Amino acid sequence: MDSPSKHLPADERRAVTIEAVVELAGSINPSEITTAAIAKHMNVTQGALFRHFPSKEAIWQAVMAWMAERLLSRIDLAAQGIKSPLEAMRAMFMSHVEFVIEHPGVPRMMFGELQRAEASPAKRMAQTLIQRYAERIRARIEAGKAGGEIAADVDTQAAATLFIGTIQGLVMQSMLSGDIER
Amino acid sequence: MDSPSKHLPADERRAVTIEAVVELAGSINPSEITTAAIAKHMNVTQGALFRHFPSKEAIWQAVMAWMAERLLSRIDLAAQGIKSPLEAMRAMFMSHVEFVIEHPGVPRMMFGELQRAEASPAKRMAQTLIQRYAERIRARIEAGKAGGEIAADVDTQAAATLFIGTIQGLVMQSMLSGDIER
DNA sequence: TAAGATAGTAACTGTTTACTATCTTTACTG
DNA sequence: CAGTAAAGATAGTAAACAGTTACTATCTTA
Repeated sequence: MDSPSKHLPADERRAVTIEAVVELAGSINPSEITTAAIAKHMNVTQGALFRHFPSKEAIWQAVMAWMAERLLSRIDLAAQGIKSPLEAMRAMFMSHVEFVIEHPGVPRMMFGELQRAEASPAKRMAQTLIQRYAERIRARIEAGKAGGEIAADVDTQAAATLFIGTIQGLVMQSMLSGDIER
Repeated sequence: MDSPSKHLPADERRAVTIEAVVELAGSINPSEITTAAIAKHMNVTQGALFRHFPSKEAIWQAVMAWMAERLLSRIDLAAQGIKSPLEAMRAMFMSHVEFVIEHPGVPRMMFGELQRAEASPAKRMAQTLIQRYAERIRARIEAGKAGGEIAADVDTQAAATLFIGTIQGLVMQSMLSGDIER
């Protein structure tokens, strides 16, 4: 089934580490994930992690990068080839929801990271992700206005913020119970 | 100006402690607030806190109770005497926003607490607060349907979830920048 | 105004945390 | 197939944490 080998090449070990964190974040508070817990979850001793990452902060940074890359490419793919801006936004919304269902740890990591006071590298990556997301939404809204699908007097910036805010809020709501509501 | 007396009656000291936590939560990640930080912020030694609370968890529980009481009474007051359900909901929304602006630490405590995995008393209080909030919203929506102000085919539960989710999302968004957007 | 009760201090405890130093095992290469 | 470099195990460290303890200062009231 799984490779019986205990020794992994460095890049694979890093990938496994990232996945372990994302998985753990699905069931426990990200700020309570310790390096010991990560190591245990991937059947390795705690000290071994520091062969591949210089610090815990570096692990979190790698996780945020993984999340940003996967989420953005996922919504880009979903919207690809859909002419109607409104339909495209709907597709982006749905693929976002799918992604979150697959990886419940992702929004939890995001929320947790964005709450941090200090401007850590990981937090900056989370903010960048949201900005890039907002850009994509704004572009669709503008396209919708140009094509007459969206009223021209809509404040693009505010509407994009509302779009993202609503997703975040609904995701947060769904995290507090079951999650069939849509 | 302030009382020079260092000795406060127990109930006042508890109140001061709660305020200290809410204030601290406005500028640092709630999960990083230590008992030492709380004590320092209120000019008392760390050990003194445990004269008034049996544990840190008890402090958080008291803070959540304070928040729930203040927020619910605030929105009840705002909606009082407004006949139109839609107008009442708008008033509730605005007073909620006002409350959050006054106490930025409140939503951060809520988000932080709701992310916890364990079913701590404080988390349960946060969930109860949201439930009681949702009840109030649902009642207004039903009233709106009865009065013809809201379409009868609207799913009350889903709409209430959307209302709260949107507020939460927008609050979260505003926490990540300035906050003039409305 | 003295006695008891209440509130606060300072120093300490055991545990947990991220991170490190040293030794051992595995897997690749000439 | 021997030698070696990468990967992991073991066993630490210092700092930070919640909570405790022995003592002291301040209020209250009879």
